[in-house]
Amino acid sequence: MESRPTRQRILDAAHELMRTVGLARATTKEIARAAGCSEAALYKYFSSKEDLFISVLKERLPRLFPLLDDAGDAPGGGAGEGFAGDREVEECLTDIARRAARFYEQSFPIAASLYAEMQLKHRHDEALRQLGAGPHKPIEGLAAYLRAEQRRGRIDPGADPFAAASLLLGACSQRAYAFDMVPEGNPPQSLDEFAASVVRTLLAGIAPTAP
Amino acid sequence: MESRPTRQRILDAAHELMRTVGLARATTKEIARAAGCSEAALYKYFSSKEDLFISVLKERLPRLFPLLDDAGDAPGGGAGEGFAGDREVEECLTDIARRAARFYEQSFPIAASLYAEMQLKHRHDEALRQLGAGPHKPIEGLAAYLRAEQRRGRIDPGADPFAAASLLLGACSQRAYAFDMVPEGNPPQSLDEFAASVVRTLLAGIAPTAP
DNA sequence: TGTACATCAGTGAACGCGCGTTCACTGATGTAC
DNA sequence: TGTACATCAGTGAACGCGCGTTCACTGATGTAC
Repeated sequence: MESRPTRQRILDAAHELMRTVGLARATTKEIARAAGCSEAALYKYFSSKEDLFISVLKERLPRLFPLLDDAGDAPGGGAGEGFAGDREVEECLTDIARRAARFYEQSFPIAASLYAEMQLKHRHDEALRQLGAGPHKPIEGLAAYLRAEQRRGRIDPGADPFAAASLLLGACSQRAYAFDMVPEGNPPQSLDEFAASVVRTLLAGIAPTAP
Repeated sequence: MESRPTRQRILDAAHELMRTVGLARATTKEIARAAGCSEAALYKYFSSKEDLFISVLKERLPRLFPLLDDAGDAPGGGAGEGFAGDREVEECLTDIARRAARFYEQSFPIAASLYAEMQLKHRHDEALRQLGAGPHKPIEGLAAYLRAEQRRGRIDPGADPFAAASLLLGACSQRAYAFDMVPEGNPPQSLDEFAASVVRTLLAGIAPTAP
């Protein structure tokens, strides 16, 4: 019945426990029990509990940055080439906002819990740095996309792409934690409504139109 | 030389250790050492380690919501009365952004680490709920302020105040963690530059002005 | 003023529990001849 | 086909360490008479 390889079951179990009870209470005993194996088996696949956690972060947490590539940012240096240029900017940004919100929803609780183990966080930060990844990358990637759209005349030439990217992705990440303590723990809007409204607001601005 | 009351020194020490080594590694032994007292003394002032942590959260973490009151939102029901109406909206929002960014800088690392101890987080969430506080409150408070400005004609009547508040405070909170893994761990802009640029961008929008 | 007692902040040393980790082992599967 | 051996995934039971917590205690300060 349990046909999934043991290593995968261990990673799944650890991931699940990190989300539900938290990093600090995810013990080797509980992980082994949830994975349906002995504690000793953990050490056949991972050199230590810290190594197991690092592997969960590497192999189970989603990446956001490549998703932005799909949406318009060219990989490797010259940003702005080869994107799906026929789509409206608003549509494209809404898509990015939806994906970003989903990404933060999934990764935020576990990424946040690293603040409880700064040593582990630093090890993870180092790993991300060597991958060229990190929480600032999506902001920079989105800013690059916006600059490309500026060149095409579809974004105001006077706009600040970095500030705009900070606003949009900031809103998406904050959504992941700002509403999980209200009863039922859900945001007041659906993800689609949220994405559409923040993008519309970012595009139009909120200053009065005619003075 | 150490004239501060023991209880305060314990809270300071716990707070400091939670920030530097993380919640999970802030042991009673280390806290006592940093506070300059015995471990047993901790239990004269706090019934358990968890009680100590809850007290740090209650008595050492800053609150953001009241700061928004200063900036224009009226306390107690009818939002929008009695604010410093002579200040420009942009100036006012920039002030809010600065304060919010500072607030998240200080509180984010510790608040985030609660995700590693979900039991502790739930206890803290419950306490916040009874205080009428919580991470969604600043968003709602800022939205109320923006609605008040809409009534005064200083914000576009078609704007979505909740979306705008999500964008601005989202950007401020994301700044607190998105840049702490780059070498030196500092954001690319000063806090003042950051606040000014996001507010300017939010007010003006990024869509092209003349088609 | 001296004496006997009460109060109180804080301590040193120990306790037991739960944790991550290791060790010698087992039983199933594959392979050589 | 049978036999002897190698490999390999996984285990049960134990280990020692560090943790949060408690206990009987101390020494200083205050108070009654």
